[in-house]
Amino acid sequence: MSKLARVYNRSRVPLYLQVASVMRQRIEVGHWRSGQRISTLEELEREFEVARVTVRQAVELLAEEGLLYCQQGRGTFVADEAPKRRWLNLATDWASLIEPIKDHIPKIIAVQNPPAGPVLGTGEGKAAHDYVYLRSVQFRDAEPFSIVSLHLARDLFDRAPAEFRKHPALPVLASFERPRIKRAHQTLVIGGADPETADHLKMGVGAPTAECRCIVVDEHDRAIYVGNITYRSDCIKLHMELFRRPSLRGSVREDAGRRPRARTA
Amino acid sequence: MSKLARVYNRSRVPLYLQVASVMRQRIEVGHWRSGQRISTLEELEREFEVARVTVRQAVELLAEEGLLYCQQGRGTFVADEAPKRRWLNLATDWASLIEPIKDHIPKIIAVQNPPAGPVLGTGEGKAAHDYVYLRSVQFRDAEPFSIVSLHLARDLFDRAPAEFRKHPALPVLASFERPRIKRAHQTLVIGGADPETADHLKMGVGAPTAECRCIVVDEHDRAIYVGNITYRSDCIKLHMELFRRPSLRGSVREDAGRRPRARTA
DNA sequence: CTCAATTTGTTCGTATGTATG
DNA sequence: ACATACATACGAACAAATTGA
Repeated sequence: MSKLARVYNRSRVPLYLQVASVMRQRIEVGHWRSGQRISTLEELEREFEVARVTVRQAVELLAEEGLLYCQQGRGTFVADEAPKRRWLNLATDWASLIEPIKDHIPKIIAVQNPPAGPVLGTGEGKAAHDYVYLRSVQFRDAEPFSIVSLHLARDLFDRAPAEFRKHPALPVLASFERPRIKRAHQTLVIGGADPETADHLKMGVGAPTAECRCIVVDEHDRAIYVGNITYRSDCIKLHMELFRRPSLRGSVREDAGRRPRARTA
Repeated sequence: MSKLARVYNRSRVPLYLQVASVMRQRIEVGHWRSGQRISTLEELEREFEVARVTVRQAVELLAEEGLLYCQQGRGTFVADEAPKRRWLNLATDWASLIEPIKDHIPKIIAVQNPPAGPVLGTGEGKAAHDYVYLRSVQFRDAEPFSIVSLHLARDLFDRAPAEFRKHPALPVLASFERPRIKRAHQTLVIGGADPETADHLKMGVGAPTAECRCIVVDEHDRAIYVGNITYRSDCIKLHMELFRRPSLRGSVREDAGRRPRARTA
Protein backbone atom coordinates (compact mmCIF):
# COMPACT_ATOMS: atom_id res chain seq x y z
CA MET A 1 0.00 0.00 0.00
CA SER A 2 1.34 3.42 -0.90
CA LYS A 3 2.12 5.96 1.75
CA LEU A 4 -0.78 8.20 0.73
CA ALA A 5 -3.23 5.32 0.85
CA ARG A 6 -2.19 4.63 4.44
CA VAL A 7 -2.89 8.23 5.37
CA TYR A 8 -6.32 8.15 3.73
CA ASN A 9 -7.08 4.99 5.67
CA ARG A 10 -6.67 6.77 9.00
CA SER A 11 -10.16 8.14 8.41
CA ARG A 12 -13.27 6.34 7.22
CA VAL A 13 -14.55 9.43 5.51
CA PRO A 14 -15.06 8.79 1.77
CA LEU A 15 -11.98 9.45 -0.26
CA TYR A 16 -13.51 12.14 -2.45
CA LEU A 17 -14.44 14.11 0.67
CA GLN A 18 -10.89 13.91 1.97
CA VAL A 19 -9.58 15.13 -1.36
CA ALA A 20 -12.21 17.88 -1.42
CA SER A 21 -11.13 18.99 2.08
CA VAL A 22 -7.56 19.45 0.94
CA MET A 23 -8.57 21.35 -2.18
CA ARG A 24 -11.01 23.52 -0.22
CA GLN A 25 -8.27 24.37 2.23
CA ARG A 26 -5.94 25.37 -0.62
CA ILE A 27 -8.53 27.79 -1.90
CA GLU A 28 -9.33 29.21 1.50
CA VAL A 29 -5.74 29.91 2.48
CA GLY A 30 -5.10 31.42 -0.94
CA HIS A 31 -2.68 28.79 -2.12
CA TRP A 32 -5.00 28.53 -5.11
CA ARG A 33 -6.04 32.08 -5.98
CA SER A 34 -9.32 33.45 -7.31
CA GLY A 35 -9.73 32.96 -11.04
CA GLN A 36 -6.61 30.84 -11.29
CA ARG A 37 -6.65 27.63 -13.29
CA ILE A 38 -5.84 24.70 -11.05
CA SER A 39 -4.04 21.51 -11.97
CA THR A 40 -5.62 19.27 -14.60
CA LEU A 41 -7.58 16.26 -13.50
CA GLU A 42 -4.68 14.05 -14.55
CA GLU A 43 -2.25 15.98 -12.39
CA LEU A 44 -4.64 15.83 -9.46
CA GLU A 45 -5.09 12.08 -10.01
CA ARG A 46 -1.35 11.62 -9.78
CA GLU A 47 -0.88 13.97 -6.86
CA PHE A 48 -3.62 12.47 -4.71
CA GLU A 49 -3.15 8.95 -6.07
CA VAL A 50 -6.85 8.36 -6.66
CA ALA A 51 -8.96 7.43 -9.67
CA ARG A 52 -10.17 10.08 -12.05
CA VAL A 53 -13.79 9.71 -11.02
CA THR A 54 -12.81 10.37 -7.42
CA VAL A 55 -11.13 13.65 -8.28
CA ARG A 56 -14.17 14.59 -10.32
CA GLN A 57 -16.45 13.94 -7.38
CA ALA A 58 -14.31 16.22 -5.24
CA VAL A 59 -14.29 18.91 -7.91
CA GLU A 60 -18.05 18.57 -8.36
CA LEU A 61 -18.58 19.06 -4.64
CA LEU A 62 -16.48 22.22 -4.59
CA ALA A 63 -18.27 23.43 -7.70
CA GLU A 64 -21.59 23.00 -5.86
CA GLU A 65 -20.14 25.06 -3.04
CA GLY A 66 -19.30 27.77 -5.54
CA LEU A 67 -15.56 27.52 -5.03
CA LEU A 68 -14.67 26.03 -8.42
CA TYR A 69 -16.06 25.94 -11.92
CA CYS A 70 -15.14 23.71 -14.82
CA GLN A 71 -14.99 24.46 -18.54
CA GLN A 72 -14.73 21.56 -20.89
CA GLY A 73 -11.57 21.83 -22.94
CA ARG A 74 -10.16 24.68 -20.87
CA GLY A 75 -9.73 23.41 -17.37
CA THR A 76 -10.93 23.91 -13.82
CA PHE A 77 -10.82 27.34 -12.22
CA VAL A 78 -11.16 28.87 -8.79
CA ALA A 79 -14.28 31.03 -8.61
CA ASP A 80 -13.61 34.68 -9.45
CA GLU A 81 -15.58 36.29 -6.69
CA ALA A 82 -13.42 35.17 -3.80
CA PRO A 83 -15.99 33.89 -1.28
CA LYS A 84 -13.71 35.34 1.38
CA ARG A 85 -14.12 33.95 4.81
CA ARG A 86 -15.24 36.66 7.18
CA TRP A 87 -13.59 36.25 10.52
CA LEU A 88 -15.14 36.85 13.84
CA ASN A 89 -12.45 38.02 16.19
CA LEU A 90 -12.66 36.17 19.46
CA ALA A 91 -11.25 38.25 22.23
CA THR A 92 -8.60 37.31 24.70
CA ASP A 93 -9.20 40.32 26.92
CA TRP A 94 -12.25 41.93 28.39
CA ALA A 95 -12.43 45.19 26.49
CA SER A 96 -12.11 43.59 23.07
CA LEU A 97 -14.58 40.92 24.08
CA ILE A 98 -17.31 43.41 24.93
CA GLU A 99 -16.84 45.84 22.11
CA PRO A 100 -17.50 43.81 18.97
CA ILE A 101 -20.47 41.85 20.28
CA LYS A 102 -22.47 44.62 21.85
CA ASP A 103 -24.48 45.24 18.71
CA HIS A 104 -25.20 41.63 17.88
CA ILE A 105 -28.81 40.55 18.11
CA PRO A 106 -29.29 37.17 19.74
CA LYS A 107 -32.33 35.07 18.90
CA ILE A 108 -33.61 33.43 22.06
CA ILE A 109 -34.22 29.67 21.91
CA ALA A 110 -37.03 28.27 24.01
CA VAL A 111 -35.80 25.74 26.56
CA GLN A 112 -38.13 23.05 27.84
CA ASN A 113 -36.09 21.57 30.69
CA PRO A 114 -33.77 24.28 31.96
CA PRO A 115 -31.01 22.94 34.22
CA ALA A 116 -31.35 24.02 37.83
CA GLY A 117 -28.01 25.76 37.95
CA PRO A 118 -24.52 25.70 36.49
CA VAL A 119 -21.98 23.04 37.40
CA LEU A 120 -19.01 24.90 38.79
CA GLY A 121 -15.51 23.48 38.88
CA THR A 122 -12.86 24.45 41.38
CA GLY A 123 -11.66 27.98 40.86
CA GLU A 124 -14.87 28.93 39.13
CA GLY A 125 -16.32 30.70 42.17
CA LYS A 126 -19.29 30.05 44.43
CA ALA A 127 -22.79 29.53 43.07
CA ALA A 128 -25.29 32.36 43.33
CA HIS A 129 -28.60 31.67 45.07
CA ASP A 130 -30.55 31.44 41.89
CA TYR A 131 -29.97 31.59 38.17
CA VAL A 132 -31.91 32.17 35.00
CA TYR A 133 -31.05 29.98 32.08
CA LEU A 134 -30.91 31.69 28.71
CA ARG A 135 -30.22 30.05 25.40
CA SER A 136 -29.75 31.95 22.18
CA VAL A 137 -28.30 31.85 18.70
CA GLN A 138 -26.03 34.70 17.65
CA PHE A 139 -26.22 36.01 14.11
CA ARG A 140 -24.16 38.17 11.84
CA ASP A 141 -25.75 39.15 8.55
CA ALA A 142 -28.46 36.54 9.02
CA GLU A 143 -25.76 33.88 9.34
CA PRO A 144 -25.76 32.02 12.64
CA PHE A 145 -22.29 31.69 14.12
CA SER A 146 -22.74 30.62 17.73
CA ILE A 147 -25.05 29.23 20.37
CA VAL A 148 -24.91 30.66 23.87
CA SER A 149 -26.14 28.63 26.84
CA LEU A 150 -26.01 30.88 29.83
CA HIS A 151 -26.59 30.74 33.55
CA LEU A 152 -27.05 34.27 34.78
CA ALA A 153 -27.49 35.22 38.43
CA ARG A 154 -31.21 35.91 38.78
CA ASP A 155 -30.90 39.08 40.81
CA LEU A 156 -28.85 40.65 38.05
CA PHE A 157 -31.18 39.42 35.33
CA ASP A 158 -34.14 40.93 37.19
CA ARG A 159 -32.55 44.37 37.05
CA ALA A 160 -32.89 44.57 33.29
CA PRO A 161 -34.71 41.53 31.91
CA ALA A 162 -35.62 43.27 28.69
CA GLU A 163 -32.02 44.28 28.06
CA PHE A 164 -30.78 40.77 28.73
CA ARG A 165 -33.26 39.39 26.24
CA LYS A 166 -32.46 41.89 23.51
CA HIS A 167 -28.68 42.11 23.79
CA PRO A 168 -25.74 39.83 24.52
CA ALA A 169 -25.43 39.51 28.27
CA LEU A 170 -21.83 40.54 28.79
CA PRO A 171 -22.15 44.14 27.60
CA VAL A 172 -25.27 44.55 29.71
CA LEU A 173 -23.43 43.11 32.68
CA ALA A 174 -20.49 45.42 32.07
CA SER A 175 -22.80 48.42 32.14
CA PHE A 176 -23.78 47.78 35.76
CA GLU A 177 -22.00 49.72 38.47
CA ARG A 178 -22.54 46.93 40.98
CA PRO A 179 -21.57 44.28 41.68
CA ARG A 180 -18.00 44.93 40.68
CA ILE A 181 -16.40 42.27 38.58
CA LYS A 182 -13.43 40.59 40.15
CA ARG A 183 -12.47 38.21 37.45
CA ALA A 184 -13.54 36.98 34.03
CA HIS A 185 -11.94 34.07 32.29
CA GLN A 186 -12.59 31.71 29.45
CA THR A 187 -11.34 28.39 28.17
CA LEU A 188 -11.67 27.09 24.64
CA VAL A 189 -11.47 23.59 23.20
CA ILE A 190 -12.37 22.14 19.83
CA GLY A 191 -15.34 19.81 19.71
CA GLY A 192 -17.87 18.45 17.24
CA ALA A 193 -21.44 19.51 16.53
CA ASP A 194 -24.30 17.43 17.88
CA PRO A 195 -27.51 17.33 15.81
CA GLU A 196 -29.16 20.22 17.63
CA THR A 197 -26.08 22.42 17.34
CA ALA A 198 -25.65 21.43 13.71
CA ASP A 199 -29.24 22.41 13.03
CA HIS A 200 -29.00 25.84 14.67
CA LEU A 201 -25.65 26.69 13.13
CA LYS A 202 -26.42 25.20 9.71
CA MET A 203 -23.44 22.88 9.72
CA GLY A 204 -22.81 19.16 9.48
CA VAL A 205 -23.18 16.81 12.43
CA GLY A 206 -19.69 16.17 13.80
CA ALA A 207 -18.20 19.19 12.03
CA PRO A 208 -15.71 21.03 14.24
CA THR A 209 -16.86 23.63 16.73
CA ALA A 210 -15.08 25.88 19.20
CA GLU A 211 -16.46 25.36 22.68
CA CYS A 212 -15.94 28.28 25.02
CA ARG A 213 -16.65 28.28 28.70
CA CYS A 214 -16.77 31.81 29.97
CA ILE A 215 -17.12 32.68 33.64
CA VAL A 216 -17.53 36.02 35.37
CA VAL A 217 -17.06 36.26 39.12
CA ASP A 218 -18.02 39.23 41.26
CA GLU A 219 -16.19 40.79 44.19
CA HIS A 220 -17.70 38.21 46.56
CA ASP A 221 -16.48 35.31 44.44
CA ARG A 222 -19.97 34.71 43.16
CA ALA A 223 -20.17 33.20 39.68
CA ILE A 224 -22.66 35.63 38.18
CA TYR A 225 -22.21 34.61 34.54
CA VAL A 226 -21.52 31.03 33.52
CA GLY A 227 -21.75 30.61 29.79
CA ASN A 228 -21.09 27.83 27.35
CA ILE A 229 -20.68 29.18 23.87
CA THR A 230 -20.44 26.97 20.80
CA TYR A 231 -19.03 28.65 17.69
CA ARG A 232 -18.82 27.37 14.15
CA SER A 233 -15.11 26.81 13.92
CA ASP A 234 -14.88 28.12 10.38
CA CYS A 235 -15.62 31.73 11.21
CA ILE A 236 -13.58 32.44 14.29
CA LYS A 237 -10.12 33.84 14.61
CA LEU A 238 -8.28 34.37 17.86
CA HIS A 239 -5.75 37.11 18.28
CA MET A 240 -3.36 36.90 21.19
CA GLU A 241 -1.08 39.74 22.11
CA LEU A 242 1.57 37.64 23.81
CA PHE A 243 3.86 40.47 24.69
CA ARG A 244 4.23 44.14 23.94
CA ARG A 245 7.05 46.16 25.34
CA PRO A 246 6.01 49.38 27.03
CA SER A 247 7.17 51.34 24.04
CA LEU A 248 9.60 54.26 24.20
CA ARG A 249 7.79 55.97 21.38
CA GLY A 250 4.58 55.01 19.69
CA SER A 251 1.37 53.58 21.03
CA VAL A 252 1.18 52.34 24.57
CA ARG A 253 -1.38 49.63 25.10
CA GLU A 254 -2.29 46.86 27.48
CA ASP A 255 0.92 45.34 28.67
CA ALA A 256 2.05 42.58 30.90
CA GLY A 257 4.70 44.99 32.05
CA ARG A 258 7.11 42.08 32.27
CA ARG A 259 10.22 41.53 30.26
CA PRO A 260 10.00 38.32 28.32
CA ARG A 261 13.28 36.86 29.46
CA ALA A 262 13.49 33.52 31.09
CA ARG A 263 16.86 31.92 31.55
CA THR A 264 20.37 31.78 30.22
CA ALA A 265 21.13 29.44 27.36
CA MET B 1 -38.05 13.98 5.32
CA SER B 2 -37.71 14.21 9.08
CA LYS B 3 -35.90 17.07 10.71
CA LEU B 4 -32.99 14.90 11.78
CA ALA B 5 -32.56 13.51 8.29
CA ARG B 6 -32.21 17.05 6.98
CA VAL B 7 -29.47 17.75 9.48
CA TYR B 8 -27.61 14.56 8.54
CA ASN B 9 -27.85 15.55 4.90
CA ARG B 10 -25.87 18.72 5.50
CA SER B 11 -22.80 16.52 5.44
CA ARG B 12 -21.89 13.71 3.04
CA VAL B 13 -19.98 11.92 5.75
CA PRO B 14 -21.43 8.40 6.25
CA LEU B 15 -24.27 8.34 8.70
CA TYR B 16 -22.66 5.91 11.12
CA LEU B 17 -19.66 8.24 11.41
CA GLN B 18 -21.92 11.18 12.24
CA VAL B 19 -23.66 9.12 14.89
CA ALA B 20 -20.30 7.94 16.22
CA SER B 21 -19.09 11.55 16.46
CA VAL B 22 -22.03 12.49 18.64
CA MET B 23 -21.60 9.47 20.89
CA ARG B 24 -17.83 10.02 21.16
CA GLN B 25 -18.46 13.61 22.18
CA ARG B 26 -20.89 12.48 24.88
CA ILE B 27 -18.24 10.23 26.36
CA GLU B 28 -15.51 12.83 26.14
CA VAL B 29 -17.48 15.56 27.86
CA GLY B 30 -18.59 13.12 30.54
CA HIS B 31 -22.25 13.17 29.61
CA TRP B 32 -21.88 9.38 29.46
CA ARG B 33 -19.66 8.38 32.37
CA SER B 34 -17.02 5.68 32.66
CA GLY B 35 -18.49 2.23 33.29
CA GLN B 36 -22.05 3.47 32.80
CA ARG B 37 -24.47 1.49 30.66
CA ILE B 38 -25.64 3.60 27.76
CA SER B 39 -28.99 3.47 26.01
CA THR B 40 -29.96 0.22 24.30
CA LEU B 41 -29.54 -0.12 20.57
CA GLU B 42 -33.28 0.26 20.18
CA GLU B 43 -33.33 3.53 22.10
CA LEU B 44 -30.38 4.81 20.07
CA GLU B 45 -32.16 3.78 16.86
CA ARG B 46 -35.13 5.87 17.88
CA GLU B 47 -33.10 8.81 19.14
CA PHE B 48 -30.91 9.10 16.07
CA GLU B 49 -33.61 7.90 13.69
CA VAL B 50 -31.36 5.41 11.94
CA ALA B 51 -31.47 1.66 11.31
CA ARG B 52 -30.14 -0.78 13.84
CA VAL B 53 -27.19 -1.77 11.68
CA THR B 54 -26.13 1.87 11.50
CA VAL B 55 -26.11 2.28 15.27
CA ARG B 56 -24.17 -0.96 15.50
CA GLN B 57 -21.55 0.32 13.09
CA ALA B 58 -21.12 3.44 15.19
CA VAL B 59 -20.90 1.39 18.38
CA GLU B 60 -18.41 -0.97 16.76
CA LEU B 61 -16.22 1.96 15.74
CA LEU B 62 -16.17 3.37 19.27
CA ALA B 63 -15.52 -0.13 20.62
CA GLU B 64 -12.46 -0.34 18.33
CA GLU B 65 -11.34 3.00 19.75
CA GLY B 66 -11.61 1.55 23.23
CA LEU B 67 -14.36 3.90 24.33
CA LEU B 68 -17.19 1.35 24.54
CA TYR B 69 -17.64 -2.38 25.07
CA CYS B 70 -20.70 -4.54 24.47
CA GLN B 71 -22.04 -7.58 26.30
CA GLN B 72 -24.70 -9.67 24.67
CA GLY B 73 -27.82 -9.75 26.77
CA ARG B 74 -26.57 -7.04 29.14
CA GLY B 75 -26.01 -3.90 27.18
CA THR B 76 -23.36 -1.50 25.95
CA PHE B 77 -21.02 0.22 28.40
CA VAL B 78 -18.57 3.09 28.46
CA ALA B 79 -15.03 1.79 29.02
CA ASP B 80 -14.01 1.78 32.67
CA GLU B 81 -10.56 3.25 32.30
CA ALA B 82 -11.54 6.70 31.18
CA PRO B 83 -9.15 7.37 28.28
CA LYS B 84 -8.97 10.96 29.54
CA ARG B 85 -7.97 13.54 27.04
CA ARG B 86 -4.74 15.18 28.07
CA TRP B 87 -4.83 18.83 27.30
CA LEU B 88 -2.00 20.90 26.07
CA ASN B 89 -2.45 24.40 27.39
CA LEU B 90 -1.90 26.89 24.64
CA ALA B 91 -0.76 30.16 26.05
CA THR B 92 -2.24 33.57 25.53
CA ASP B 93 0.69 35.38 27.14
CA TRP B 94 4.42 35.18 26.75
CA ALA B 95 5.46 33.74 30.09
CA SER B 96 3.03 30.83 29.98
CA LEU B 97 3.89 30.23 26.35
CA ILE B 98 7.60 29.74 27.05
CA GLU B 99 7.37 27.77 30.24
CA PRO B 100 5.52 24.59 29.29
CA ILE B 101 7.26 24.02 25.96
CA LYS B 102 10.85 24.55 26.99
CA ASP B 103 11.41 20.86 27.74
CA HIS B 104 9.72 19.50 24.64
CA ILE B 105 11.97 17.75 22.16
CA PRO B 106 11.24 18.63 18.56
CA LYS B 107 12.09 16.21 15.80
CA ILE B 108 13.47 18.09 12.83
CA ILE B 109 11.93 17.35 9.44
CA ALA B 110 14.15 17.58 6.39
CA VAL B 111 12.93 20.16 3.89
CA GLN B 112 13.78 19.83 0.20
CA ASN B 113 12.63 23.22 -1.14
CA PRO B 114 12.82 25.69 1.71
CA PRO B 115 10.97 28.94 0.97
CA ALA B 116 13.25 31.94 0.56
CA GLY B 117 11.71 33.92 3.37
CA PRO B 118 8.46 34.47 5.24
CA VAL B 119 5.54 36.34 3.74
CA LEU B 120 4.85 39.22 6.09
CA GLY B 121 1.51 40.96 6.30
CA THR B 122 1.03 44.54 7.38
CA GLY B 123 1.76 45.00 11.03
CA GLU B 124 3.98 41.95 11.10
CA GLY B 125 7.21 43.93 11.01
CA LYS B 126 10.03 44.28 8.49
CA ALA B 127 11.82 41.27 7.06
CA ALA B 128 15.29 40.44 8.34
CA HIS B 129 18.12 40.17 5.81
CA ASP B 130 18.17 36.43 5.85
CA TYR B 131 16.31 33.56 7.45
CA VAL B 132 16.80 29.90 8.17
CA TYR B 133 13.80 27.67 7.64
CA LEU B 134 13.23 25.01 10.27
CA ARG B 135 10.51 22.42 10.26
CA SER B 136 9.87 20.05 13.13
CA VAL B 137 7.29 17.84 14.79
CA GLN B 138 6.66 18.34 18.51
CA PHE B 139 6.04 15.33 20.71
CA ARG B 140 4.67 14.63 24.13
CA ASP B 141 5.04 11.09 25.39
CA ALA B 142 5.91 9.86 21.91
CA GLU B 143 2.63 11.34 20.66
CA PRO B 144 2.99 14.01 17.98
CA PHE B 145 0.84 17.03 18.63
CA SER B 146 2.09 19.79 16.36
CA ILE B 147 4.18 20.73 13.36
CA VAL B 148 6.24 23.91 13.48
CA SER B 149 7.30 25.64 10.26
CA LEU B 150 9.58 28.44 11.23
CA HIS B 151 11.45 31.30 9.64
CA LEU B 152 14.14 32.40 12.07
CA ALA B 153 16.45 35.36 11.47
CA ARG B 154 19.73 33.80 10.41
CA ASP B 155 21.99 35.94 12.56
CA LEU B 156 20.14 34.77 15.65
CA PHE B 157 20.15 31.14 14.52
CA ASP B 158 23.92 31.32 13.97
CA ARG B 159 24.48 32.30 17.58
CA ALA B 160 23.32 28.93 18.86
CA PRO B 161 22.52 26.59 15.99
CA ALA B 162 22.82 23.49 18.14
CA GLU B 163 20.37 24.89 20.69
CA PHE B 164 17.88 25.82 18.01
CA ARG B 165 18.01 22.30 16.63
CA LYS B 166 17.61 20.60 19.97
CA HIS B 167 14.98 22.80 21.64
CA PRO B 168 11.89 24.78 20.70
CA ALA B 169 13.02 28.09 19.30
CA LEU B 170 11.05 30.49 21.47
CA PRO B 171 12.68 29.59 24.80
CA VAL B 172 16.11 29.80 23.17
CA LEU B 173 15.18 33.17 21.73
CA ALA B 174 13.92 34.35 25.10
CA SER B 175 17.25 33.46 26.68
CA PHE B 176 19.13 35.99 24.52
CA GLU B 177 19.89 39.39 26.02
CA ARG B 178 19.89 41.01 22.59
CA PRO B 179 18.05 41.88 20.54
CA ARG B 180 15.31 42.94 22.89
CA ILE B 181 11.88 41.76 21.97
CA LYS B 182 9.39 44.49 21.25
CA ARG B 183 6.31 42.50 20.51
CA ALA B 184 5.11 38.94 20.15
CA HIS B 185 1.68 38.05 18.90
CA GLN B 186 -0.22 35.11 17.57
CA THR B 187 -3.40 34.39 15.68
CA LEU B 188 -5.25 31.11 15.61
CA VAL B 189 -7.81 29.70 13.19
CA ILE B 190 -9.26 26.24 12.73
CA GLY B 191 -8.30 24.41 9.58
CA GLY B 192 -8.13 20.87 8.21
CA ALA B 193 -5.18 18.53 7.87
CA ASP B 194 -3.56 18.03 4.47
CA PRO B 195 -2.05 14.61 3.74
CA GLU B 196 1.44 15.54 4.92
CA THR B 197 0.16 17.06 8.16
CA ALA B 198 -2.14 14.11 8.69
CA ASP B 199 0.79 11.76 8.26
CA HIS B 200 3.05 13.56 10.72
CA LEU B 201 0.35 14.06 13.35
CA LYS B 202 -1.23 10.62 12.91
CA MET B 203 -4.67 11.97 12.16
CA GLY B 204 -7.17 11.76 9.31
CA VAL B 205 -6.93 13.91 6.20
CA GLY B 206 -9.34 16.81 6.66
CA ALA B 207 -9.59 16.33 10.42
CA PRO B 208 -9.61 19.67 12.26
CA THR B 209 -6.38 21.40 13.16
CA ALA B 210 -5.55 24.60 14.98
CA GLU B 211 -3.36 26.83 12.83
CA CYS B 212 -1.29 29.34 14.75
CA ARG B 213 0.75 32.11 13.24
CA CYS B 214 3.20 33.40 15.78
CA ILE B 215 5.40 36.43 15.15
CA VAL B 216 8.14 37.94 17.26
CA VAL B 217 9.43 41.39 16.43
CA ASP B 218 12.58 42.97 17.85
CA GLU B 219 13.20 46.53 18.96
CA HIS B 220 13.95 47.58 15.38
CA ASP B 221 10.66 46.15 14.10
CA ARG B 222 12.45 43.21 12.57
CA ALA B 223 10.41 40.02 12.36
CA ILE B 224 12.93 37.66 13.89
CA TYR B 225 10.59 34.71 14.40
CA VAL B 226 7.78 33.91 11.98
CA GLY B 227 6.23 30.59 12.77
CA ASN B 228 3.29 28.61 11.48
CA ILE B 229 2.28 25.97 13.95
CA THR B 230 -0.30 23.30 13.20
CA TYR B 231 -1.75 21.51 16.22
CA ARG B 232 -3.99 18.50 16.39
CA SER B 233 -7.18 20.17 17.52
CA ASP B 234 -8.12 17.37 19.90
CA CYS B 235 -5.37 17.99 22.41
CA ILE B 236 -5.27 21.73 22.80
CA LYS B 237 -7.01 23.93 25.30
CA LEU B 238 -6.79 27.69 25.45
CA HIS B 239 -7.10 29.59 28.65
CA MET B 240 -7.82 33.29 28.50
CA GLU B 241 -7.67 35.49 31.54
CA LEU B 242 -10.06 38.16 30.28
CA PHE B 243 -9.94 40.33 33.35
CA ARG B 244 -8.64 40.16 36.88
CA ARG B 245 -9.13 42.98 39.30
CA PRO B 246 -5.98 44.09 41.07
CA SER B 247 -7.07 42.27 44.18
CA LEU B 248 -7.34 43.87 47.61
CA ARG B 249 -6.28 40.65 49.23
CA GLY B 250 -5.07 37.45 47.60
CA SER B 251 -2.83 36.77 44.66
CA VAL B 252 -1.84 39.57 42.39
CA ARG B 253 -1.05 38.52 38.84
CA GLU B 254 -0.77 39.90 35.37
CA ASP B 255 -3.48 42.43 34.98
CA ALA B 256 -4.78 44.75 32.38
CA GLY B 257 -5.06 47.26 35.18
CA ARG B 258 -8.28 48.48 33.61
CA ARG B 259 -11.73 48.40 35.09
CA PRO B 260 -14.11 46.45 32.89
CA ARG B 261 -16.83 49.03 32.64
CA ALA B 262 -18.01 50.29 29.35
CA ARG B 263 -21.14 52.35 29.32
CA THR B 264 -24.28 53.14 31.19
CA ALA B 265 -27.41 51.13 30.64
C1' DC C 1 -35.17 -24.78 37.06
C1' DT C 2 -38.02 -22.74 33.83
C1' DC C 3 -39.94 -18.88 31.60
C1' DA C 4 -40.31 -14.45 29.92
C1' DA C 5 -38.36 -10.11 29.14
C1' DT C 6 -34.47 -7.66 27.71
C1' DT C 7 -30.62 -6.81 24.97
C1' DT C 8 -26.88 -7.66 21.87
C1' DG C 9 -25.41 -10.44 17.71
C1' DT C 10 -26.27 -12.25 13.00
C1' DT C 11 -28.36 -12.77 8.58
C1' DC C 12 -31.05 -11.73 4.39
C1' DG C 13 -32.63 -8.90 0.55
C1' DT C 14 -32.55 -4.63 -1.56
C1' DA C 15 -31.06 -0.08 -2.92
C1' DT C 16 -27.72 3.38 -3.32
C1' DG C 17 -23.01 5.35 -2.81
C1' DT C 18 -18.04 4.97 -3.35
C1' DA C 19 -13.80 3.66 -5.93
C1' DT C 20 -11.09 1.33 -9.39
C1' DG C 21 -9.37 0.70 -14.19
C1' DA D 1 -19.59 5.38 -20.22
C1' DC D 2 -19.01 0.58 -18.61
C1' DA D 3 -18.12 -3.39 -15.74
C1' DT D 4 -16.77 -4.64 -11.27
C1' DA D 5 -16.15 -4.70 -6.34
C1' DC D 6 -16.99 -3.18 -1.97
C1' DA D 7 -19.14 0.06 1.56
C1' DT D 8 -23.25 2.20 3.38
C1' DA D 9 -28.08 2.12 4.86
C1' DC D 10 -32.64 0.30 5.46
C1' DG D 11 -36.10 -2.94 7.61
C1' DA D 12 -37.12 -7.19 9.37
C1' DA D 13 -36.51 -11.50 11.28
C1' DC D 14 -34.11 -14.69 14.13
C1' DA D 15 -30.31 -16.42 17.33
C1' DA D 16 -27.77 -16.14 21.65
C1' DA D 17 -26.64 -14.37 26.21
C1' DT D 18 -28.19 -12.30 30.60
C1' DT D 19 -31.32 -11.25 34.17
C1' DG D 20 -34.89 -11.65 37.48
C1' DA D 21 -39.46 -13.47 38.65
